[in-house]
Amino acid sequence: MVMEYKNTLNLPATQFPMKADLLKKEPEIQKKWEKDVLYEQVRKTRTGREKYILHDGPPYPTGELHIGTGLNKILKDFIVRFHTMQGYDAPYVPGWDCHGLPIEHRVMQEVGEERKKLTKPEIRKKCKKYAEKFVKLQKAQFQALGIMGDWERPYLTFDPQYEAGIIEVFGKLVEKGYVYRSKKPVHWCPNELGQTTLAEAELDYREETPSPSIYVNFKLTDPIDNLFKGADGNNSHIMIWTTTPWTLPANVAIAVHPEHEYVAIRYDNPKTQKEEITVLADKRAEEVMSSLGIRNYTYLGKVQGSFLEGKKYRHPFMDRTGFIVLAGYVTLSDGTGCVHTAPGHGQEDYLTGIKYHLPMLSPVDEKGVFTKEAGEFAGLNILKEGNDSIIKKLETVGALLDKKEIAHSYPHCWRCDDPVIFRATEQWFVSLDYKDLRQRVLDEIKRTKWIPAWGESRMAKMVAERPDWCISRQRSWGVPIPAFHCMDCRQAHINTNTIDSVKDKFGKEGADIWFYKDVSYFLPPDTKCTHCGGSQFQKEMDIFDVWFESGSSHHAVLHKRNELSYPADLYLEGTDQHRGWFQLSLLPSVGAWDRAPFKSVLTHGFVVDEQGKKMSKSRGNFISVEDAVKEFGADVLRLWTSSLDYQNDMNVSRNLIVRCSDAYRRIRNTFRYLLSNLYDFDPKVNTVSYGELLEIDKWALHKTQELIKNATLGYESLQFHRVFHALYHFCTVEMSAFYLDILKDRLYTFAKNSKERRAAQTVMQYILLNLVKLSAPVIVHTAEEVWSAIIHKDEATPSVHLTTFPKCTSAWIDDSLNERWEKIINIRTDVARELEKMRAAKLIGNSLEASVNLSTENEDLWQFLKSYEKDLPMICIVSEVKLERNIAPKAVRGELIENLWIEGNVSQHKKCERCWNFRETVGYNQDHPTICTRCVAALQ
RNA sequence: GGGCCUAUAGCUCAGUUGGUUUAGAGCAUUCCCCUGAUAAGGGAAAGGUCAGUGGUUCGAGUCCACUUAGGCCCA
Repeated sequence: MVMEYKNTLNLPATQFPMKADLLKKEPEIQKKWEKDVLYEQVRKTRTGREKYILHDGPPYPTGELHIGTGLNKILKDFIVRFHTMQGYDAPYVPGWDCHGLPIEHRVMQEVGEERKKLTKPEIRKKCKKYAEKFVKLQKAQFQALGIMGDWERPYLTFDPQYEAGIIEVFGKLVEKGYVYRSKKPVHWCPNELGQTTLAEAELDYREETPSPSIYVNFKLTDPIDNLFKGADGNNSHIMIWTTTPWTLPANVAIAVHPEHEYVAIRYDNPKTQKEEITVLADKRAEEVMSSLGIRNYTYLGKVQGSFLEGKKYRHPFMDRTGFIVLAGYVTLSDGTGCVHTAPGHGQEDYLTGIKYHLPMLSPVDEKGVFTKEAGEFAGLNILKEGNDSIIKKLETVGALLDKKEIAHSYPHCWRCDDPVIFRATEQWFVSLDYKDLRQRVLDEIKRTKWIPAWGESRMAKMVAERPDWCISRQRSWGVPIPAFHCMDCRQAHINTNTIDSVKDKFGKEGADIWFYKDVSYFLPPDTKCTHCGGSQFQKEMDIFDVWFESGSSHHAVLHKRNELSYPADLYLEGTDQHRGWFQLSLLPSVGAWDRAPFKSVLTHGFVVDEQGKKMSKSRGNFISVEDAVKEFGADVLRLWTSSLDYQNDMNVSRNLIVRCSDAYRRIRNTFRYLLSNLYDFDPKVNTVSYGELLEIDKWALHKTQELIKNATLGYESLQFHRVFHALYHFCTVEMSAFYLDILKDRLYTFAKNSKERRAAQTVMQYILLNLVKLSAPVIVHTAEEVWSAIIHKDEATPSVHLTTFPKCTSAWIDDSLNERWEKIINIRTDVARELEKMRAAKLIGNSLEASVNLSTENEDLWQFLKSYEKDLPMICIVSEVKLERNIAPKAVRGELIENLWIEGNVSQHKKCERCWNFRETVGYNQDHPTICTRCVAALQ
């Protein structure tokens, strides 16, 4: 008998599985998208619509994808998909930064010892193969994440067309006059096999490398007695300390810290037996004097370093005067606080040199031998006899105070293991101050929208303080700088004609051609040197800084591809790119086209582990995209990504993602429940009009409007965690715990075609359609799976990703209704607390076993309760709610509703076998003695 | 060492221009219920000196300074 009545219920039914099985299902869905050419279909449906361009920053195709890189792509995908569903034409062209040292370096490591014998074209071939391999691998992983974009035609910086684009940007900068050639110190390997510059990554810092350590006095030629009392006469010095005596011939300045304090000291020089005065940092004085073995000395006063600026001194052995400069990098951890400065031999010295317009001397040739410029030391190998000769010379002229040998960390060449040197060589630069470029870039920074806003000041400060951009590199894997050198006078030969001719050849044949063809292939035969009239030329062998390549994407991609446009609406990368891609796209774009390549720039934080520590392979907390997708599935990963406030750093661990899979299940089950109750609902036939809905149904529609509003606002403001919380809260709190729970009785026990049941289904159908669209940009696969499970759709498209976002129906927003229901929910919560007490007392199990009495002295509340008298049992999911004017002695005061008194009782009625409510009417009908009259009616 | 940023319950987030007696949600935890969403669903409870210290103010999670921890970029 019981089973019989159960069969008369309208229980949920669906094929939509509870278990997601994402690992199996996602690839199937992706395959279908690929087969249906979904990306192209989306493009077609958006043809002619307003464009929204998110320009992809290209990752290096090296190794497996870091979860942070995946996260970046997922965030981009949210934005592209949201704008697409808002009706924009939002094409997304992913890219890869295929050239550059990171790749060359890895390839060389793989090759091993053989690398020394490889020619440039051979190296390039291997690099290309490597890059291609990882582009393919990474592409597959991005696609596995469900990123939508033009994966058939991504942009690759080694495509001939792209390479031509780089040359065009360069040509424009040359034409406008920003490009110049000058010397700059670089790490140089003087080994016979090497004789090349080395990048930071190619240096091997060896601890305990022995070096000479010398203290040297430089004789001051400007008086200092106005600063230090008693430091008169012509016997004053300034003392430096260095471990590279060979750089002293290039000394042109001595740097002191502007804020540290400096003292003058009078002492007897133990070497010369003469009384001398010397200047050094106060905090170093005692230690230096004791290490020099000088016990008797007197202080002649103390001044801030800034007062020393400009004081001249005589070089101890070169025919030259230098002067004191200020530099913030001077430290007091060792030395004398006065730093020997040779702009041709050090990075910091170089920057100081630029600041003070110091000459950049580098009297060292490519083999590490002093040149003529070094005077009497010419011909000596700097690291061998060079150092010794200079020390000896210093001793002879009485400038040497002490010499020792120390062991410290010193860079060595990763290939030949020899110590490297710092040596100035000719490089190519983009000037920042020519034609006010720096200021114009700063103006563009101001015009750009930075999210978060502090990005603007960070960027502006970096641009304001940066030196000219050195765009040349002495490497193999990159785009050659299209310049020529006259073999007679060594001058560079470069103009728009030669650049154009090279550009055409690169565009057709790729930049590799530079390494295969003779110079005559690129230059017209009658070309003459503009300096000396010479007609013999050599090709430039330097390549572009890889940042110049990716920084040209605004031209090589945005300008060149029809579906895109310049400037982009948005660039979105990690905060490290303020110095990287953002800045180095901005410079050429403003230089060449007088405006920023982006209208707005959004940055996200970095991925750190559960403890907030940096993620790295060596720490063992590294997570790759591949691992994460294989373990959790893309949609869980995407949902998790959406839940984070990405502007801060993001904590990642397996543990934390696991927690998010619970949220995924919850949302999935909400979909499943909605689907399972709509199996017999045809909107065309069964829809109930708004006016005929129950009030709680109207409440649900009101809440859905709030959801649409909040989710859309979250997407628009790019705060996806707000979208996540809105969706999740809606599914759990509003739907699962309240509306859907209450609806069960109506859905299951009312007659199939009753207005009440159809009303509930009308609302559920509406919620389902809206929920699936609002969540589609995040859980792309699940939304698609749900879409295909929906029997009656409001848009006849095969994919949810071809639909548009829902809009609010303002007629369904009813704030006073919502207010009333907030009160009702509070009443319900107060009642639930009483029911819980009854459960604890073992009086009831199921809440339908209870009958509740409500009473109040408050007239407003009484009227309010009266107006909902009929609905209260349904709302509280109890069998009976009785309103009493008198407060029963055992009634308990409500916690959320003032003046509400609640008394829970065990229902005295019989349980209806069909709807499980305890009703007085059970047994009224003799044909159905075990069910209530409502159920009897439902059976008719 | 310098510039920029972050810091609210175990986790993910709210907290409107400083102002309503006990700082809010959800998840996780613990306990309970249901067995007609069932490897589901419902309820209740517990959980925070808002990183720390000092200051401004009638009043500070909210403003200021410093400290600590961490991140990004430099050096």
